[in-house]
Amino acid sequence: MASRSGAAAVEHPGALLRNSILPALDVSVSQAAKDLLITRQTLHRILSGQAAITPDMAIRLEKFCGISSAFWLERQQLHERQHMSDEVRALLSRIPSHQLPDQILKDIGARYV
Amino acid sequence: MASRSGAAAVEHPGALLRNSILPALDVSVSQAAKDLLITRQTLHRILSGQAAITPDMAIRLEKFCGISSAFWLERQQLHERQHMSDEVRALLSRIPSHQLPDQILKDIGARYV
DNA sequence: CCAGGTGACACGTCCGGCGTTACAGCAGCC
DNA sequence: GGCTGCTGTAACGCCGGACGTGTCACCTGG
Repeated sequence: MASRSGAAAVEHPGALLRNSILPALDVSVSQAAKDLLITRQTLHRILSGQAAITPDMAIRLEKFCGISSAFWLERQQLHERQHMSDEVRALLSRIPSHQLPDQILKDIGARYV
Repeated sequence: MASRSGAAAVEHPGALLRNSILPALDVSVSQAAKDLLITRQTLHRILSGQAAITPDMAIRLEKFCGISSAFWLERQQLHERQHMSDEVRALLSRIPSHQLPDQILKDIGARYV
């Protein structure tokens, strides 16, 4: 596989919904769509990974099943970063790296890379 | 103010770039735009909060200043969630809450809300 | 047989990020 | 004074992605 380092590949967030959440709640796709106040097709796109978890959807899911919107969005972004396009990867090599003082990193509470 | 609970309001991620990162690196806006391989105007939109930190930009910023893309994206989403539209807020009250078994929550490693 | 849930596709709309171009202000420097 | 570079702001257009609507086919249970 083409993935890197240690982190295992993560399924798209929609798969989590379909395979774990909905069965656990015993809620059908159609019913979940009604609950979320979206169309069945929109939910289907999410479940199949054709559409991303938008901030809007994440908030709805938080209300729907109690899992925080932050979790859904982080999962979504993790997935997106793993599927970074080759074009972006090519760009990266042309972007210079600057060194930030440790004090600044501490101030903003950023993670090191 | 209209914000909720304990978390203090967070400035948009662009402000962090303008006020902390760029000065610390002693890099001008124009130069940073060149480094990031984007136009000065695009960077300006980000700095002024008119445009969001996209996954693409987050990855560039990670290469540029060493702050992880996850940090940038989390900041961005935090900001978006704080500025949730009233329409979405109104929708939430109409979305039913389902209770997820603790075992499922543990399995997926989700945060509780 | 028929109703409901489901997966899939096409079409159109809307919105947001981005590039391009253009203008104005302001510093510094010859 | 004129030139150059950095900056903020605005308007235009392109493009992709999310969403709704409509439609079709499949399957299963009553």
